[in-house]
Amino acid sequence: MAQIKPSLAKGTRDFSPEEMEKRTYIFDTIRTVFRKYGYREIQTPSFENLGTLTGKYGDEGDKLIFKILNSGDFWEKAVPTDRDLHSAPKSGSNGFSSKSLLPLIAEKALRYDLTVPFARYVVMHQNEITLPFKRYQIQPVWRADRPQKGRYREFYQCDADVVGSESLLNEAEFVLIYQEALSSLGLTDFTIKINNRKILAGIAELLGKPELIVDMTVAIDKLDKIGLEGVSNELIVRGFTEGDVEKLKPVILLKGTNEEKLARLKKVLEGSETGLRGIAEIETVFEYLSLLSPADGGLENPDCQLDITLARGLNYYTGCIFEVKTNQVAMGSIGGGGRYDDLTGMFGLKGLTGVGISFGADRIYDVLEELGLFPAGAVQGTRVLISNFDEKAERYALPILQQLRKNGIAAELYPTAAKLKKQLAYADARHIPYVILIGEEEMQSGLLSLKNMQTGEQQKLSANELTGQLFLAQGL
RNA sequence: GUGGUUUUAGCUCAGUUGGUUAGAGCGCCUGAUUGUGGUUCAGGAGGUCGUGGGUUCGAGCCCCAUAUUCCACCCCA
Repeated sequence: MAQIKPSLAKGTRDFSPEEMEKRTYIFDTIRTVFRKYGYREIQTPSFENLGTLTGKYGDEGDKLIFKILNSGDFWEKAVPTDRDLHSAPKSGSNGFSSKSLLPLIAEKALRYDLTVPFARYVVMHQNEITLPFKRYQIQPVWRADRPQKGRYREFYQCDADVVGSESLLNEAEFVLIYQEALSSLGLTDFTIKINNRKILAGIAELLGKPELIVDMTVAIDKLDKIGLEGVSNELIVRGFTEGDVEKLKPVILLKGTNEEKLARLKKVLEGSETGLRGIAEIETVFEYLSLLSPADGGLENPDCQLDITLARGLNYYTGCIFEVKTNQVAMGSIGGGGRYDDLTGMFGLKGLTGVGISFGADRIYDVLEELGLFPAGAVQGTRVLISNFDEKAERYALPILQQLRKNGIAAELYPTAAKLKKQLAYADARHIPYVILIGEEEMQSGLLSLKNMQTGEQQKLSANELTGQLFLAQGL
C-alpha cells in the first residue's frame, strides 16, 4: 500500500492529553451547572437519517450538512426521474440534477446541531418521558463550513433544553445558567444578549411588511459591523422603503438601560399585539431574574442586556432569543439559544413548546486559552512518580505503588531502571509534583525519600507517613 | 459557495534581483554530574522548503494546478 503523508481533514483537530484535561474541565463545569438546575443527560447518535435533518436549518444550513454516502452499489440503484431527464443538466449527461441525486446516494448525515436530534428524541420517546422534560446533551456536531478562527467543522456543543413548559421561568434560569457556568470558568466580562422574535415581528408588522421580518432582522443584526448607513442600504436592497428605514432608525439605535428601552419600545409597538406580547415576555423574564438574583439587582444586571438588533436562527425561534459574547477577546458568540413554539411539530407532535441554550465548548476553550484562565487544577495528571533504581528496588516499590493508588493518589512507577536523571526529567516533563526515591539506603532504613519537584526539597518518610502526606496534599 | 492570505527543522519564524552545502531561537538527544529534573557549559541529530506539474544551465524564490491555515463575505457555536 502506498505511503500517505499523515494529515488532518480540514477543520478537524487532535486533542493531546493536556488539551483533553482542559476540555474535560470545561465540560465538567458546564455539566455541573446543568445538573444543578435539574437537567438530565441524554445522548443521540452521531448520524441521523438525512430526512431528519434537512429542511430544519434553512437553505444555507442544508448545504452545510455533512452527508454520508450510501454503502453498496448506490450508483446502480440510482434512477433518474423523468423530470431530471427533461431538465438540462449543468454538466455531464448522467441525467441527474445534484438535488435529485442526493437522496438517492445519501440517506444518512452527521448531526448538525443537538436541538433537532433532541426534538426527534422527544417525539420518539413521548410515552416514556414526563413533561416538562429537561435534558442536557454534550456531544460533537459537524458542519461543512469553511473553517476560520473559532469555527471548526467538528466541534462540541453543550445544550440544555426543556420541552413542555411555557413558563418564562425557564428563560430566566437559562440566563442564570449562563452567568453561573461562564463565571465558574473564570470569565469576568461577558454579555448575555436577549431579544424576542415577537418584538421583531411586531416591528415588521407596523411597517406593513410582516413577510420581510427575516430580511429586516438580518439587516439590523449587522449594525455592529457595518454601521447605520450600511444597515440602511441593506434594508433598501432587501425591499424596504426610505420611509420604512426612517421609522426603523429610532428602534435600531435604541439606547439606555433595559427599562428605558422597554418603555420606548412599548410606545413604538402600541399598535402591534404581537410586539407588545414580546415586550411583556421580556419584562417577565427580567422580573424573574430580579427575584432569582436579588443581590445583583436583577433588571439592572449588566450581564443581561436587551438587544433589539439580535437575530438568531430565525428558522425556528418564536419567542425569546439569547446570544452570549465575551468582551475579553475577539471571538464569535460562545453561546446562543431561544424558544421554539413548535419544534416537534415537524416530527408530528404538535403544540409542544421548547426553549434551550447552547454553549460552544471549543470557542470557550479558545477564549480561556487566550486569557490564560485555565486553573492549574484543570490539568490533573499523575501526582507521584516512584523511581526505579534496579530490580530489587522495583520489587520493593510495587506494594507501595498500590498503597498509594488505593488511597486515590495517581501514582506510577518508572518502568525501567533508567538513569535517575532521565527519570526526573520525565517527572518534570509530565509536571508530576512528587517523586519517591527508593535505593539501597531507603530499603535498609525503611525511610523513603520524597522529593518535592517544585521546591527541590527532600524528606525521609515511612511508606505510611508518605501516603498520608500525599493524600493531604491532593486537595492543594 | 465567492474573494484574499498562509505553508521552510518537533515548535515559532528568517532566507536579498533565481546561483555552491537552506539558517536562527526554543525544544530534542549525548556528555560535564556512577543516586537528583527545572539553571549553566560543551557537543550532536533532525529538512524531498505543503503536494503535483511547468519555465530555466540552475527554483525555497518565477508560472499553473491542488491541499491546508487564517481573514472578509455568507452563515454560525
